[in-house]
Amino acid sequence: MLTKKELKEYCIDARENYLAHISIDCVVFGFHEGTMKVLVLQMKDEGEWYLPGGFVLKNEPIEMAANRILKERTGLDEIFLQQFHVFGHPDRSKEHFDMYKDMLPEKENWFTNRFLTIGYYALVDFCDVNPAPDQFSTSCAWCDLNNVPPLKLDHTLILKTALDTLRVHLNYQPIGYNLMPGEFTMPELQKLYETILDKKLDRRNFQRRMLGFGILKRSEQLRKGGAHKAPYLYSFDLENYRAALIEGFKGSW
Amino acid sequence: MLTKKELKEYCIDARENYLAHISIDCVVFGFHEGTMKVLVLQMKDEGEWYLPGGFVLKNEPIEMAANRILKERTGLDEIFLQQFHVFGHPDRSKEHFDMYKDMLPEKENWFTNRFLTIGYYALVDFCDVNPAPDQFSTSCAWCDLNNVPPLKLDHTLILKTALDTLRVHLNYQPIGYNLMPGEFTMPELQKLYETILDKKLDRRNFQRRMLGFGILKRSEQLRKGGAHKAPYLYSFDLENYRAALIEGFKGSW
DNA sequence: ACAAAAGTGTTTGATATACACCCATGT
DNA sequence: ACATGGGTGTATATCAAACACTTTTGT
Repeated sequence: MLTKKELKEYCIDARENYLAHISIDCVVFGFHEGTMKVLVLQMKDEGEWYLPGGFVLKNEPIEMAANRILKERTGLDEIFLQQFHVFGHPDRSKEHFDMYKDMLPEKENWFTNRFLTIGYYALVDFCDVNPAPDQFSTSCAWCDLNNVPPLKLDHTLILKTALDTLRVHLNYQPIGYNLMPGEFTMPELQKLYETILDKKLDRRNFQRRMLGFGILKRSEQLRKGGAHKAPYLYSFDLENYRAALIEGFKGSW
Repeated sequence: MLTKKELKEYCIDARENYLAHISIDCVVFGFHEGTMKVLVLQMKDEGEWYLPGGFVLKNEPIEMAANRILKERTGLDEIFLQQFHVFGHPDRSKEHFDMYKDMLPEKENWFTNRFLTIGYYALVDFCDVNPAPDQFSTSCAWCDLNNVPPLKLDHTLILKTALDTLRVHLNYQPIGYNLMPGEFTMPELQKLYETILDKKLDRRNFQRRMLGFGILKRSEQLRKGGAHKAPYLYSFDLENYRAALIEGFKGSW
């Protein structure tokens, strides 16, 4: 826990450098060994969990702020980020960092301000991430998506909204390039879809549809070493992938 | 144009009551006589056009702020509102109200602040709206969607983004209840879809698909008076409509 | 009677679903 | 040899697109 002196310094610094009343919270999705993971932080002392987040510098574009925040938590540059919602109910900050609530008079205390938070979700390659805690947390770690502890504030809602948005996006955007390693097998990719959607898909139909999108390249190589028949390795065709990101998949009408 | 005194009063009032650095801009869509309309305001003196917008009271939920702002411009309560994006580049406010830029020192001037703006789009029944200007505008009026003048700031981008979002939503949500009068004919509803999508649709396929959604009730009545064969009148089945809003239409996977 | 708008229906192709068969590999 | 996972193929249903015919109404 921060001392009163540290808190005071933080608040002065924050007021000087950050936009008031605005924060950013990120839901970082990773995929590893067949399960979806989310990056969470654990608070000092209290031990409560929360999503990686931060503030926007006074002259910084918000996308850049989200990138900066995530670079600090993951070590990664150029993360795939998608803004998905602003959470702006005044009550949402009520219990925010309440452990620091009484340490400073309200006028000086950055954390008793009201904050609107801009939600971003990020898709990253699990293996590339080096989780690093921030100054309020003891640890930053991956957590199984279907086993997330209760989160501080409205972070549980933010996570749920991010996941819902991701599921919708799945229907008209290619997803996977940012979550999968460079090479992967079709069953591995299917597992990704299955964990995001939380339901089983038909192996053969999945493959036909996926190939139909035209965003995959099949390698000559096979994934050797596993038991059973060796599956083909695929990678994304970046040109078509990017085009599909812009165009979208279907959309009927 | 506001006098220096008026401006000063406005700024003091704003700083006291509104959250700093946050604004709301609304794209209000209406539908009338076969064309889409957007609500725009015209600035005093300069004559430039911009979207209806405003700020968030210090203890007000953002949805409520959007509703309040639109109530002032349209006279309507309970508007269908959809948050769609935050525009947060620092340069976006550069030319904001620059006519007022030099009238007050920067520290006192609310309008030289940087603002992130939360974009909402609204769908309203054209006939219910009573357009009312705000204190910076001489007029508030409907404008043909395919004939919108250049807008101040990034409002042209905001409008375009709203329209793109609406088009996407069309694919997995029912749209129409908020834009159409209580009773309407199938060709009228089709015209709405055609103007939003900016393309012609097949009469017969449109009808089949629309009815397939199960959100329409056909009245016994016909629309009399027009030339040619009298079309049936329809209204939305609110129960199914709301269910479809939550469920969404398809979504494959 | 006829032009124009509206209601209804059919044919066709594409896409999704459900399922069956074969192949490769480690035990 | 066999269980398991993976590659490939086919029949069927469902849905979208294209198109034709009939009905009503005002002139």
